[in-house]
Amino acid sequence: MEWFRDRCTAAGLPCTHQRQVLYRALLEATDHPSPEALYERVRREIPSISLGTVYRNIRTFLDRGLIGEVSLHHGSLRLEANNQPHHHFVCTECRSMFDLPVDALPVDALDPIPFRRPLPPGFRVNRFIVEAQGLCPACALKKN
Amino acid sequence: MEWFRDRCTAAGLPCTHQRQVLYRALLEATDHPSPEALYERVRREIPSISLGTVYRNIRTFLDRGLIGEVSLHHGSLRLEANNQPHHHFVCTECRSMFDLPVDALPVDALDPIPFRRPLPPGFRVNRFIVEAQGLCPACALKKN
DNA sequence: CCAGCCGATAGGAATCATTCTCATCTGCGA
DNA sequence: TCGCAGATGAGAATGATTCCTATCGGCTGG
Repeated sequence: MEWFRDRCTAAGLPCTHQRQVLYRALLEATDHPSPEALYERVRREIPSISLGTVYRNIRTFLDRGLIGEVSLHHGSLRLEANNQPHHHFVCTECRSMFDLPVDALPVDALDPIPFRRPLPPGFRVNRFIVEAQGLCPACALKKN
Repeated sequence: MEWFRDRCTAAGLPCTHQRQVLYRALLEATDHPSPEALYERVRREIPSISLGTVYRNIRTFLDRGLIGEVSLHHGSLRLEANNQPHHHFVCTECRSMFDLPVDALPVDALDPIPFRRPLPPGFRVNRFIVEAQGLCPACALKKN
């Protein structure tokens, strides 16, 4: 947590009480919480905190790389009619998606990747998703 | 498309004009459109179609497996402070997420999977995401 | 240690995505 | 062709997220 204070000053960010509590809550969470869930937890410590502050700081933390976003495509449903097994390339900048030919990667989405160590009991795995993340040609150009 | 008419009757679904145009638009799309984007395209053919109908039928198609949803976690941002490389298990039922130990799979998120055939030029790949999808213990129990 | 500035906060309004409601209409089996 | 179950269109309602603004509070200079 001292490290957090340092990261804030290094980034020129005031290290407010709200930010400290929010970051600590994220460190302690193991369940990949949503902003709303985080808000509920932080409220136990700072009852007057506003949901807007939670969202604002989540964005700040994400922008500085202090925390990570688990999925790139929340925000809007994305669809496809292609039900052949294949993989996807996702642009982290503009969030556009492209199909990868099924044999581009040495991993078959339908032939499960063998686990090197067993999962905890009770889990049932149906399939594996492999996603290449990076920049699409248009966004790669913009960033030189 | 005849096949679509058959799938509808087989499923006891009236094969309406709206459904046919919507499904054709999805077949022709290569960019994983959002419902809104689909609405814009279908409107060129049926100007009076309502956005509600687009959403309603997307859900119907998804439920019958006629089309696929590209990501499981749209709808709400999900966060984590853990910036060590690791993989995720996602429950397709309740959408809860669990970390997989980094060495559970024989794929390293930071050591890119080698491509078996080159990507089209211009793409820049930064990392690979591997996600195991299935049922968490609680949901597996509910389904016997 | 204190004052003042600039960015942060609380609260609520606004926006965007999605679902719901309901009155009307239509595909399709009898 | 008739009739009904289910679909549609229009718009209200809900949920997630962002924006706005007046006030507040870290932090640097004195």
